[in-house]
Amino acid sequence: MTNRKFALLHHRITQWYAASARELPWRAPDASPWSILVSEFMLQQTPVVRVQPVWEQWMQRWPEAADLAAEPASEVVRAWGRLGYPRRALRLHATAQHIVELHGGQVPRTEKELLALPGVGTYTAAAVASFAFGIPATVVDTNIRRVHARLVKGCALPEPSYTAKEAALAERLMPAHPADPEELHPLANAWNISVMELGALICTARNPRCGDCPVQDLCAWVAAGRPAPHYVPKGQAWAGTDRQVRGSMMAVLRHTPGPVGRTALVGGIDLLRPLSDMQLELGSETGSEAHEAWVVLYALAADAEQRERCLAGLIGDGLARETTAGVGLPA
DNA sequence: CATACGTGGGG
DNA sequence: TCCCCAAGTAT
Repeated sequence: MTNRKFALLHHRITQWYAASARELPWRAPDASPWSILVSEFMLQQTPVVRVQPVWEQWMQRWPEAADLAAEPASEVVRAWGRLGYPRRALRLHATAQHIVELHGGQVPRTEKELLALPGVGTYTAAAVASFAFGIPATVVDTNIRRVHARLVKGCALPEPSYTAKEAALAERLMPAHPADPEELHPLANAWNISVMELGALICTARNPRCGDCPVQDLCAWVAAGRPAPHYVPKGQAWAGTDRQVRGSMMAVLRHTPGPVGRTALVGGIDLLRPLSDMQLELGSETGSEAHEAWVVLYALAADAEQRERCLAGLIGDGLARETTAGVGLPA
């Protein structure tokens, strides 16, 4: 690709963003670096529509890193609710404490410092440097990888795993870097967020809206007749997996004020006992989230060994702890 | 490098 | 209904 074409891509896609981007609270001009970091944690593998309401409540309750750092982990896990991957809540909590202890409560600016935070990987470090501080880091997420694969390579999907070649391409596509990496570079930032948004709204994994794409005429994939993927993405198993069991256990713990009897959690309660008795004992109303959590857990009770393993895993991950009174959320 | 790790809306 | 998969990270 020529420099001229690069410039055209930069212009078209950032212009499209200016006209078509979603208005999201963490994109507001006055959004704090901390609030942006929180949004990035929540958005790791969780869709925007589910993150937004939780983020709103979260930022109202804990506006600064120090506010979250002072909170017990149990409260953080409860507030995380059903965003999924609750270990992220623990990592965000740990990151808040790290920021308070090592950075005086302020989110660090450099990718290196950001990378040292628990739960911050290459994507999040670059995203925060770029979106929160205007530093021209090269941001690469799943949306950006897909746009690059189609626009430049002419493939329906990026490689199954992130390759060095993709990283090199992402670097090459960035608007020219200034000599000083600390120097702000508005076009580089705009490029990062614009390509990401294009992938989220137009160049989607399924049913891409090429008719609305600002660079359809420059797209290698479209030029090639939109060929099918050259591999089949492996699906994510769910029914009967440890993840499902862990998820249902966490749901029970989140909706229980105090510790839960270990025997009940792992499957000691007689499965044949009528559900109504169980409700009485657990004090949960039919239709409540707590009730639903138990019902799901009981539906999975056939394999007590698996549940034992999952509980051990949750404890090992710090998501649960066992006391003499039973199993509960971390202190 | 492949795998484990939650959850629920949309096609 | 069933299956796909979404702003990834850690091991």
